[in-house]
Amino acid sequence: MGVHRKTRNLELVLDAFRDTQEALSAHLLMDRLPAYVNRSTVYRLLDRLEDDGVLHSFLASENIKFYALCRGCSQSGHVHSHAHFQCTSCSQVVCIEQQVVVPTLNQGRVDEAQVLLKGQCATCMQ
Amino acid sequence: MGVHRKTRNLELVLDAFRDTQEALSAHLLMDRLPAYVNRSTVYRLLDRLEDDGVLHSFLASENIKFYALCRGCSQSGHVHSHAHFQCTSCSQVVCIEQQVVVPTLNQGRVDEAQVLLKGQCATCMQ
DNA sequence: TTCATTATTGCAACAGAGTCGCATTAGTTA
DNA sequence: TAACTAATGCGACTCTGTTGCAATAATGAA
Repeated sequence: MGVHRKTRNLELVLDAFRDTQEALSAHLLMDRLPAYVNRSTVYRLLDRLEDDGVLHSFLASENIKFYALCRGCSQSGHVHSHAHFQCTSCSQVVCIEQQVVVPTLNQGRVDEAQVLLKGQCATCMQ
Repeated sequence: MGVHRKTRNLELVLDAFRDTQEALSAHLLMDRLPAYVNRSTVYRLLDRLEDDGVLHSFLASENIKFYALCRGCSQSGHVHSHAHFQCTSCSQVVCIEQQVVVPTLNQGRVDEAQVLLKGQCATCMQ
């Protein structure tokens, strides 16, 4: 997983992801980190953790990039065709374990499918 | 479709979409419009045309919002669970007519599925 | 433990997408 | 033709994310 010094910021970021089932944007993540953690550092850590296969990313509403821990992905064979669900009421984003059937095309080659389901989560439906 | 005065800018935007099979971002659209069309105006027209059900939008790579003409959508019953394909080489985005099977969840309600397929288009594969 | 190496960080400035308030312009209807 | 007001242009702004550079600190070797 590349060169990684065990820094306090790295631990804080990893802990934040381990502490939740949610996917987090850089902004949401920073809300959960101490204020002294620099914005650039957060973005750099997210980038690096994604490169290293620790996190995966995807786009949700409002053009915001979300990150979540990779669970059940090896570094060589990522399984990222799983869907993500975003609640249109509370904006919370979660990973859906269920795999998505990637459509094939007549032309071209499909390498990856990003599926974002939008609707209302159980909590907001009450 | 709301109040729409038939302005030159509106016609230019609609023509740009009619002239292509591609989906266009605001930026790509502006490249195809005369330079005198204001950036704010483009964004406002895209918003309005989406509200009116003339265009639909979705997110592609790099957090960029793309727009395409709605084909076969009524204003009341949009069918926007179709997929979009983006070529990772040339970045071109096209709509895939084929419908996507929207997964159901154990909890919550799914209203919409945004599916972005990424890979290489036929042209770039050669 | 100390030192040298260099990955990591903080800062500040920047870039790009998109929004907004407001005064001006120009379709539309009477 | 005139009045109404939607649409526009402008500029300033917000927000997400990036980058260059100097300072800091984790790590491995001595």
